[in-house]
Amino acid sequence: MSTCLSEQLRRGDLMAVACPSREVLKHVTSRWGVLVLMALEAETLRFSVLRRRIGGVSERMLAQTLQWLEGDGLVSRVAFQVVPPHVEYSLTPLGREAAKHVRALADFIETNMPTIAAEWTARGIIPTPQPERVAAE
Amino acid sequence: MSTCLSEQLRRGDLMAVACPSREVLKHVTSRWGVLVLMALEAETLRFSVLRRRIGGVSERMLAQTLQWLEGDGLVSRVAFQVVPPHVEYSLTPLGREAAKHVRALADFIETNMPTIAAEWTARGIIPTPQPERVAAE
DNA sequence: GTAAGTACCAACATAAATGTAAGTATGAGA
DNA sequence: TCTCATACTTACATTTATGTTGGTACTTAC
Repeated sequence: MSTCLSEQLRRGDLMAVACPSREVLKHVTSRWGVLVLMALEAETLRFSVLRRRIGGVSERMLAQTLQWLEGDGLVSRVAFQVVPPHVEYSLTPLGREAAKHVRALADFIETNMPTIAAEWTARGIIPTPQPERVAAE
Repeated sequence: MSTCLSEQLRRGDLMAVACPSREVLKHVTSRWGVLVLMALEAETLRFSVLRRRIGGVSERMLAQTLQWLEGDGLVSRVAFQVVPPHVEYSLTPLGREAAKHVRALADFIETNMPTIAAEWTARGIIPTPQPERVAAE
């Protein structure tokens, strides 16, 4: 009854408390992780372009998220030694796989948003009461 | 160039800063949301059983997560008026769809965990340095 | 000469998520 | 009688996630 990978050998088990796979899930499903994967699935992008594409990310968080995903081997970073700096981010094969799943989920949500919104109003739930703080320009 | 649903009509756009679909994504991809959906995809479960099945959730968070998902119309709650309390949680058709995508992602992560772990060690990344606080019994 | 763009990092501050402990009502079983 | 189990909730404490600001080094455009 193995619960999780013990020596970098077995597959992860997300239901297990201490399984490192939960760390990966955290990166991938983090607030910006999902959006980064989706954006990079479409095309290779530079840092600042990526930032403009994803509404509301701060530089700090985008950098952080990219580092997580790079560390997990989902994103690859290529820096050109020029001035001003030029860095391109893209998905690794593994990242492309991850992105497929993430996008499927995102598509599902976007598509069914009207249904869910109706559910909310039916239950008297107010969506995002506070206009949600927006990252400064 | 519609960016998001304006009057509960259009599909959501996760790239847009203020789109309510981001709220749904937050619920579904929350730390416990993913695991709840997966657990309920397999079978209808009572609160306490569900809690035992998902390693590390606190009662508070499980209740919270279930309420989010119920509010989004992904989970249905059936309470039997008996003592001690007996409440069954299951997925709605919409929830079952969501769960499929979530499970696909989870499967991907669990399967490729060895690869990712190798990537970590190659980069000198220490997975979950602190043994990660565990919810008390 | 001056402002702007690039891809960040570090220090600091705050908001959000999550955990802990205690409480509720009641019936069953020891 | 006493404890346990159930499905929660509330108040409080803490951790984690995220945002803000300012700086870097250099070049091109104005």
